[in-house]
Amino acid sequence: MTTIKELAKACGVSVATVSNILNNKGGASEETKQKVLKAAKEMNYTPNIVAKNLKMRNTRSIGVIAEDMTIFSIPDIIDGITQQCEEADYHILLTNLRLFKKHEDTYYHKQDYYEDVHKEIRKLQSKQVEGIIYISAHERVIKCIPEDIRIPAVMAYGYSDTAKIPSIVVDDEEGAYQLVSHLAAMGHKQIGVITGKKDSLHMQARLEGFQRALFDNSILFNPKFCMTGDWNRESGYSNTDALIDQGVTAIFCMNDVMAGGVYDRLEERGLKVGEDISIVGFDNREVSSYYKPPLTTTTLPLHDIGYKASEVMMGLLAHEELPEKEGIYKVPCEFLLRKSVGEVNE
Amino acid sequence: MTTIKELAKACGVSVATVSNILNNKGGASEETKQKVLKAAKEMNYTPNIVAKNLKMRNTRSIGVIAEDMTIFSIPDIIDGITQQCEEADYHILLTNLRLFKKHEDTYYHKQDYYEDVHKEIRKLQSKQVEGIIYISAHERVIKCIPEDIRIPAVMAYGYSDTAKIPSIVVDDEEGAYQLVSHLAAMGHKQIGVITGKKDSLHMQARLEGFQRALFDNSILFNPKFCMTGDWNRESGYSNTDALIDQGVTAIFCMNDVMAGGVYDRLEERGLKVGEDISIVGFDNREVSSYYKPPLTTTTLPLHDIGYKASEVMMGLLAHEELPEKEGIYKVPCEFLLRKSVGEVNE
DNA sequence: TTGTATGCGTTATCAT
DNA sequence: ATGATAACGCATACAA
Repeated sequence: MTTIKELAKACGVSVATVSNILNNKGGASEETKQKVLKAAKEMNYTPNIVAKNLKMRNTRSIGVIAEDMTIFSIPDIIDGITQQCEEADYHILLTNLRLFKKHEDTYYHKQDYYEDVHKEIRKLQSKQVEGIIYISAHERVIKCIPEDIRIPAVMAYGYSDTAKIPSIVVDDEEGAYQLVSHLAAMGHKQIGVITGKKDSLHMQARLEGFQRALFDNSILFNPKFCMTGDWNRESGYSNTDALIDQGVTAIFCMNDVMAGGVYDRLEERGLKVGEDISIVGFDNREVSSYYKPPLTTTTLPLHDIGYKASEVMMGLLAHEELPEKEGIYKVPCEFLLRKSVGEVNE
Repeated sequence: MTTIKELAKACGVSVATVSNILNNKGGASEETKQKVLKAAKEMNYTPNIVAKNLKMRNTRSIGVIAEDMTIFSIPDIIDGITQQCEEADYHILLTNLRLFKKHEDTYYHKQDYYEDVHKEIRKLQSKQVEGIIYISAHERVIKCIPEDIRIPAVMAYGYSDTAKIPSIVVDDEEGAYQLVSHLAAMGHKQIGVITGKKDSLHMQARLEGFQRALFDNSILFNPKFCMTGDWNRESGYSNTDALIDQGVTAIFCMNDVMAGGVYDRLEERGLKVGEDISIVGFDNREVSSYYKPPLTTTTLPLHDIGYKASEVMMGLLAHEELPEKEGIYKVPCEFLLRKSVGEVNE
């Protein structure tokens, strides 16, 4: 590997001059400038960023800790981060905890892995990253980032539970509000809901949005129309009958997957989605556009969450005053009108 | 940030002694050892890996260049890489080219982006990565890695077209062979196929596997049973009639998505999958298990490709003699028996 | 306009 | 068992 010292010797100038020329500091004569630049090209000089980092005491890199790359929410968030980082000329050091592969579907109730996270954060700090973004696979409160961390940290798709570590989350409440408002606008008054798991923050916020939409449309909230699901297709299927038999004309499924289960049961009962019964989902999973008819749903703004997380990180690095005092940034969903909602027949 | 020098001063010893103790070099007395370790803990000492890297002239890091994080094949491959890297104690510097977002679905026919790739490779080399893994989104020949690169490079899910840069690819031929052999074993002799795009290497290898399975089962290859699709659901749908009307009893769809289109058309024609017509797919996309009946298919070994790519990289870094002289590593698919194939009625 | 010298935090050599 | 010192490649204050 060519170094500036070798370049200097080859050109018969000092390292300082080479360094100045390479960094466009000016002060060098056009003649030596050309000579050095030419030699740099010929000798295929590549700057050693590691040495530069040591000298400059910064790395322009941030550590990204992902709970599990293979969970569908993560890649889009990373994509958003990388886009913003490219714009800001920052690089990413990726840590994939592989939590799902290691602990199955149960890790997020426990805290066994907090110790692992601390270890990874220490490693990243050793590598002199300037900040850390933690990407959760399922939105929830996560306190795996030590409060006394000496560099900025941001929680993407989860709640840090402290304003010192900003949290970037989905605006589930507003997303649900839009979906259910649409049902109301189409004349539905008997609206059932199949929720996600009770302990989920997504579920709680979506339920609040559901209730606010009912209230704003002067529709009574009937607890009997509120079935508890578990996010899986089967729980959509198994909760359909109770709702239909109570006479609902529309069902708000808190995710697209459960909506698939509802479609299945409705088909068995000879009921047509979008005509006899209206359905809306949540998440805009790829499959939902293949449902027959395609499902009206709302996008999870995963990319935007990543982008925002990175933006907030850049603000932290610049010691900017952040706009959200509470440290919670809600990123809006995008409503997707498709074919699964019909006008209600009076 | 605490440094070795500060530790040394606090303990009244030299930096050399501190360094030796911190790295378990031995030679220090138990007394000073304890003193230093205690101080390190108290002062929250974190080693500066950047300085260490500069001194040691290595970084134990590799650069990973992904064509686009949001394409389904990429995250699993990265997952495999991170798993192997964790075992080998290497870290990952991630570069997301975002090719799909930037150029839509056409980039892989052009070479416009080769210049970008070269730039990213230079950046990564500046950061002193010890090797580079390039992850393609669709298997094809890609010559975006300069041949004169000074560090090891590996092509994951694509062909580098040179033995110097090992290529890790899916064993499409064998995967297709197993699928079609299964159809033959169930008594099918009139087997149609809906291919992917003609210029795709996946398509060509799968076709070879298809033909070998026919040959081994003494079934004539009828070119009229070979319909050209384009990987999209619609092309499965639109090619179904021609096949059915010619009397095939089974269809090999070269991906699960097109198989979905075949299901659609079959349902319209009142034909039952797994009874009237047997279908097999390819890729094991998540949706395929929700098809009714669930689709018999084969997994794309994406995770294994990443893992293998990283393993090969470690071999390169250790200057090992690699097993595959041609530099092409074929990773096996895993056959998935579900419900879409029935025995043929004579 | 150019060169000298110093230091970033670490490891390693060679004394003591 | 411990310490003084050089070196890794670079940027920079200051001198020339």
